[in-house]
Amino acid sequence: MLDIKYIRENSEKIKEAAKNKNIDINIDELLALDDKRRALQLEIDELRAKRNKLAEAGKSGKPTKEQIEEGKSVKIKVLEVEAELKLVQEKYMALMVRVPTIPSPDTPVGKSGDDNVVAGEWGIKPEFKFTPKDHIKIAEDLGLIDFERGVKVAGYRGYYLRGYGAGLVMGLMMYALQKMSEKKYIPMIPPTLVKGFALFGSGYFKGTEYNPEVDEIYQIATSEKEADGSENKEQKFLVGTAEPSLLSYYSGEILKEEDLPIRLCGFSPCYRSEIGSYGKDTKGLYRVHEFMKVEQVVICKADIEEATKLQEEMIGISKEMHEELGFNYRQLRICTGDMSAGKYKAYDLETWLPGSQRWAETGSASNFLDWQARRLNVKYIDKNGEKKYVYMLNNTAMPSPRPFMAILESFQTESGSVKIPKVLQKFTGFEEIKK
RNA sequence: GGAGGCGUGGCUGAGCGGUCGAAAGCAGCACACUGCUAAUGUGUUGAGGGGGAAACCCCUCCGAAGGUUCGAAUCCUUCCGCCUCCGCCA
Repeated sequence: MLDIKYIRENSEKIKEAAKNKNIDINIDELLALDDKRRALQLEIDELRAKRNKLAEAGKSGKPTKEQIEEGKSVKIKVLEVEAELKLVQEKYMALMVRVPTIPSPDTPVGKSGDDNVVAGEWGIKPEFKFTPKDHIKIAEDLGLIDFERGVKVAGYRGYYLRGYGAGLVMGLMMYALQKMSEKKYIPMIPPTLVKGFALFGSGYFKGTEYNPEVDEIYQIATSEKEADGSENKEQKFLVGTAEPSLLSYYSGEILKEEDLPIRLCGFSPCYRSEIGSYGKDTKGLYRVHEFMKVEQVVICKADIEEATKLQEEMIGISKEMHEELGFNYRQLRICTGDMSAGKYKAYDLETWLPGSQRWAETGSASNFLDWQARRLNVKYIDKNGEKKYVYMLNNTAMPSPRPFMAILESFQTESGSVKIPKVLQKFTGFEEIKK
């Protein structure tokens, strides 16, 4: 969410940003609703002032009959205008939450993921004297994943990791956590079953409320419906990444500038309904409903230069891990059309899967400026005693499935075994996966 | 799961339906004073929004959302959280 004053003053730039981000939003309508909203609010304030004046009459003895009558009529008028404001407010908010952050000047303009710009390729291109197998075949041959029984028990996209497969995934997680600690990111195991505000605040609801048709989030029902059909209990949701839990950690709080930047990382299971991805990547481990991930998050002061540096720091750590794992990977500059509304600047890392013959997204570093902080209400007091919204950034440190796939496909041998990257061996406890 | 209690400003903690944005204490800040690292005195100190060039004015907020009332921190309902006891499980 952006500051309405900022939107008023920069409406043309925001219109352009919305166009470039493929967001269909009528900014003029928003501004008109804003005018309406403020006018109604002013009217209510004046009526309330009148009501308060009348109520004060009661302080010195009983109010007169006339005063009570006038109070009643003011009350009715207030209710009317409040009802009108509520309607305007709802329309206003529905638009407000969709107003995009203006992308950084160096973000490539493009329509879709196809227009992302490759910003470099690194690592070792795997070469084989045999035809490399894809991860599904390797996992099957070595007994690392059981998809059939996964589907039997968990349904579509279900899977079991077994034996070395389980060990390798946990090794990846431990490796990433230790790397994060070394880089001074505080490791956390955050809640994954959270209240709606955490997901709304970090931008995982596309509107003002959860919508199962478009939001890739699982909702958990915590109560039965009441006899009258009402639903009082708070609904909870399963997070798709530790990011919302980590960012919400400080929600509603005012931090001190000297404590910033705050570097956090979280290990968590991740749940994704993959609404809208039907029929996409249906085979294998590429797109699944649940996996594990280590995610990193930075909360810093409202300074674009510093935030940019921190984003580079985070993507740098990811690249370091890709190097250490021996992956052939590349970095993408995400274009406007492939960026969600709140993002200012984003990079992806993609790792080459030689068996599947495709690039797999194995990392994504995003800078949201204060777009999430406004929704989550996280501020700080700067050196002049002024309160400002913090900037928030996040980056994938290590997801479980895709690097796992990359290891199987990149380090397979002719005999059918898989060599474990050196840096992982102390976490897995084994150096090679053999039959 | 059952019974009861509680939720007030940075913290502790009063609060009778109107004199309560809220006593008092602590902490913080400012000034004054004192030769001893602090005491004392006085004043001051919450958040969000709107209007105004400004001085300043107005509105909202006492866990959250509704309701009753001319008027709610105070009464009612629901929810959330914390505490105590019983039960259940480990």
